[in-house]
Amino acid sequence: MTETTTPHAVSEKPRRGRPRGAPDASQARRDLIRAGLEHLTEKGYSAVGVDEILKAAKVPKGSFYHHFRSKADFGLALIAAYDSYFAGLLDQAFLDRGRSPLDRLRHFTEMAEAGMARHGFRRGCLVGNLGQEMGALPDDFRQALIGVLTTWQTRTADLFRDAQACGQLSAGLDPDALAQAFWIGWEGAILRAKLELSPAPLRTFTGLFSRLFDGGASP
Amino acid sequence: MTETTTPHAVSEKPRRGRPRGAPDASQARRDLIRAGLEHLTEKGYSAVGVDEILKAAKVPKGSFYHHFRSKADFGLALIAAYDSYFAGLLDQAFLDRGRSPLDRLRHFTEMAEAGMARHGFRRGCLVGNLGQEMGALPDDFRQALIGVLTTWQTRTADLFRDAQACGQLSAGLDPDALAQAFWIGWEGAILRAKLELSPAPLRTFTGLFSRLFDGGASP
DNA sequence: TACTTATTAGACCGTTTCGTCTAATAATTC
DNA sequence: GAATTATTAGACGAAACGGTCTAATAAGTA
Repeated sequence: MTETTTPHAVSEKPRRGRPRGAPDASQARRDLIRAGLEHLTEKGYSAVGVDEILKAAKVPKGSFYHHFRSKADFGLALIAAYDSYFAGLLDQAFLDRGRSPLDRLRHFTEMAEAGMARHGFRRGCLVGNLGQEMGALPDDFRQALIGVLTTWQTRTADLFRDAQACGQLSAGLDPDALAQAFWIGWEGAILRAKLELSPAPLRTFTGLFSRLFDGGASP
Repeated sequence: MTETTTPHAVSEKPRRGRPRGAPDASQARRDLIRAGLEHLTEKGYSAVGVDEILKAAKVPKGSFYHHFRSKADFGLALIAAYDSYFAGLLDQAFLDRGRSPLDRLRHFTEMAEAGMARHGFRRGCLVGNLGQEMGALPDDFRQALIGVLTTWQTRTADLFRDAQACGQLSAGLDPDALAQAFWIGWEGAILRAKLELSPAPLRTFTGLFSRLFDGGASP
């Protein structure tokens, strides 16, 4: 209580000693996240050990447990990082004013396929991977993963609404249901592409999904 | 070479000592497979230890490594067991002569949903689970998993062909592509149902998938 | 400079991992 | 019964697991 009177406890001003850097300014932390994403998108959470990530990131264990409370905490950080990385991807595709709404979606799937091809179709979607492992994961993961998927779906539903406004998509289809179905199927396609090490499943799915637009029913 | 002249080496007749029982007659082996399926459909391969399965099956370690060469060998046996279990399910739904082809498919998805509901949507599809973990699995798993999926797809494509013969499905749709898309999406739906602990994703997917039939385009 | 805190560094710990090993028991044939 | 092989039983081992610990170093403030 002999402090410099900071009653609201919101921000202690007179800090002493070395100031802590912004979380994302730490090179070690960034290296860990990057290595973590690479490994987890390929092999999942349970199959990847902390030491394996340390070695890949060339960061000692002390740093890891300085920046993250536990492996689980690290996993949640990876989800957050993946989420914001993906937000950029979606921006790039969905905000492209030079394309029609449905063409933007197709552009997204093409970018995603190119991304998978870049790694020989060995890396999948972090969200899909962790979702499948959910039975072995700490409970906080569930809401985190659902939240990310919900974000993606919301943006996609908006895109479908734009398509309807353009007259590009039948007004009889429910944009929200369509968006949910898209992400359900798309995650399935990624899983399958990873299994077969081939882009074929991605194409099969998008090919058939787009028939919903063309032949669209009325009610 | 002083044997009882068995030149073709196909079946050594004069065996001595205790005869080895049929592989599937062993109670221990069956218990291991059952416990293994329960655990792996819920948590995956990497997250489940051999000891955990031994404890659940109440079988000692000696028996495990008598019946299976390794954990990986056990995993392949699980895939085979799951495959034949699933063959029965498909027979039940797809050979039902009291229903129209497309109604048989709907019946299958309903049975599958009921099956998931029975375990609180905590258990998924073994093939989907292992497919996602493929990056961390021995190489033999890949062909085994692809093979199982191919079997399912072939049967489903046949069902779609029946539907076309009945005039229930537009002849403009490719049964093989449709079958592949179905299993891609269905696996995605199971993954999502497991994540959300809810049947909703299964319904969303089947609901939208069946619109391909109704509104179906020509070529 | 002296002090204080952030961050790095990796040795170390207890537990769990998959798999091996020896011994006991069971089910046959001779 | 004797011999032979299948199967059960679980103690044990080496390596990997997530996580803790102490010490060293870096980066600031007073």
